[in-house]
Amino acid sequence: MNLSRSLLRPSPAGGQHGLLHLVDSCRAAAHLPTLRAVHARLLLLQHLPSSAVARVKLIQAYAACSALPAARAVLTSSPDRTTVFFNVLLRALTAASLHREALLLFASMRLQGPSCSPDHYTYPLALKSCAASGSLRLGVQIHASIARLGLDANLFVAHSVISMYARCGRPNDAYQVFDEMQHRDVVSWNAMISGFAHAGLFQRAVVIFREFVGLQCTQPDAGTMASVLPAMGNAKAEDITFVREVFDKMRFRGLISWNAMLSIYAINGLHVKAVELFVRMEKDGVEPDRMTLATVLPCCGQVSAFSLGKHIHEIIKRKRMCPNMLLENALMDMYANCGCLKDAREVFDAMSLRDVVSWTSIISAYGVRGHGTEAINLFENMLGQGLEPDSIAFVAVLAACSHAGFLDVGKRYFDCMTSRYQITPKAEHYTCMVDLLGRAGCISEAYDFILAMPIKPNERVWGALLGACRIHSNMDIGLLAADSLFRMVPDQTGYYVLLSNIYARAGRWADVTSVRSVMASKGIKKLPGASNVEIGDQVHTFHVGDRSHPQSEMIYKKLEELLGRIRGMGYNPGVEGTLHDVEEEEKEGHLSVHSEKLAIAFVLINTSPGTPIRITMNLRTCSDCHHAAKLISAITDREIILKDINRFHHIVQGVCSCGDYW
DNA sequence: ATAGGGTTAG
Repeated sequence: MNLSRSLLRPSPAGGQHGLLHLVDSCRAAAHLPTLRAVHARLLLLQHLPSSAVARVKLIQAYAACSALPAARAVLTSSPDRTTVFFNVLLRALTAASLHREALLLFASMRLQGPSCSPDHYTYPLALKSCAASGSLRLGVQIHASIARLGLDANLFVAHSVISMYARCGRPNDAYQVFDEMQHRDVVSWNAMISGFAHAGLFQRAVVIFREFVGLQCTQPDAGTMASVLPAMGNAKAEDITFVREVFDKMRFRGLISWNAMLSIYAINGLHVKAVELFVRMEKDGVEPDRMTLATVLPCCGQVSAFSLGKHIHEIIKRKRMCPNMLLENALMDMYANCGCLKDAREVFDAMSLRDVVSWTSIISAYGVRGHGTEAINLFENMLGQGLEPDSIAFVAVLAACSHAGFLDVGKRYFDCMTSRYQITPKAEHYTCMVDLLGRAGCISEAYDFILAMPIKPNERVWGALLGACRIHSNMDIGLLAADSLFRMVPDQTGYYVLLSNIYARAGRWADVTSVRSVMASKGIKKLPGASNVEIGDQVHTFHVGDRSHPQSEMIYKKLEELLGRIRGMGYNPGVEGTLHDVEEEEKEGHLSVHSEKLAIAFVLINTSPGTPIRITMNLRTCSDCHHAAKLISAITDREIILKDINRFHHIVQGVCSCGDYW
């Protein structure tokens, strides 16, 4: 390394000035061996006793090399140490999140005499450690010292007091400090916004954010955007729009502001907005960093934006950002959700380090396709690596069991989650178990399971039971489930449709009609089924009986041809259909133009032989379309990857990964 | 030679 080479050179680099410069270079490069050599040289040349600056620089450089004991040793061996020495070491400790040690060091300053009294640099650091370790009592004491010394007029100090109170669970005390400030700058407001956000007072954070923007005395900055972000989970549409307006009006829009805005869209499920914003960011020539891409990739997966996802993968390769677990995990998630299990697996296999998130991601990718055995193998493999599965890892493996119908294995995992890993099951785990039991036909057991739950069953838990009742035509328990659901979510279309399907199968047409009229009186409409496919980077959407596409005529002709061919292979439209999503009124005519079928015909026309057909839809696919898709995959020799509302159907040569169990 | 607010997954 050239640092070492310049060390061997005599003067001028060997002189004190050159050596100090070298110390800074070691700090920047975090190169400990060279730093030790320079340190030795400084000692040899007797430069250190005379130069406090040199010793402060050494402390910083050792800290940058993560050699904190060495940094501390320099401080201890300096008889003429001053407050600055402590401040620099405190800074190193807080940066390394060693908050207890930082507070011990802070406490030791009192014993050092007046030259080492804490000052306006010291307090923010000490308070940061209080905030991080939740040391409210010490924080209050420090606040008292600050007030006694009159240091609360210093903005840096005041901001750290605000932050300390907010993060120690005292947002009102934080606000009082903020309120009593004589002068405020943008950081004062940011500290208060972030304070409310971290105390969980999201609405107050947004209100004070709006107040700040309304004052128009100071421009919001990247810190403002980042501060309001944690308050924006589950945000109101108008608040998101407001933040976007602020973002658009910012004079300097740095990377952090872009990332915060992207994140706000992402955490609110506005995946399309996030994707659009990212496209604009690229147009504006703003260079994305790891975080930008790790935020946008899951959005690509959610909306199956495969070409953008691949494009982002190219950016990652070009910028040589991997290996990086954050990005690799996000890439896997994107590929898996875009219907490319193979690419997801390639990313997983190429990783040099994997954490629980990586494993969970790949387990879930196999699980939602019905590849239960591989999902379980991966889960066991993860355990074999000594990784502790967490709550979400169990959701993935339980969901895998439920998609594959592995009743006993699923029960075993559910038991071991609590007994062996002491993880308290959440609603998601119960949903998996109800789904697993119910679809396996154990409807009463599933119902008893719900009744015995220690937490209040949510909508999804009852929804899983209702779905199982539809499959197994259990009207009694189905009604109980529907009753709970209608009280919880009176406006959710899907559950009315499920109930009416149950009645239809039992031939109770009067009840079907009454469910319909309830829906009509409440103004609830059936969500129209839609299928999306991507050709190039263009997304095409199809609805039932859609004739709006320019290629409509060709699509219908193709579909007719396909249906004619598969009819000879046992495809009998409408027979199975009524068993699942389709209502009795939907005759063969309707079924044959379901959006999935139109999408399949469209892709067949527009792509070369062998290209996989990837479809994303907003409902569960019906068994008629499922049957048709399997046969079409066989006669056209195409893979069909159908992503429906809760799983993937990966169809190869007439066989679906779901094993027709869904 | 030193300090404040801030974004990262399944």
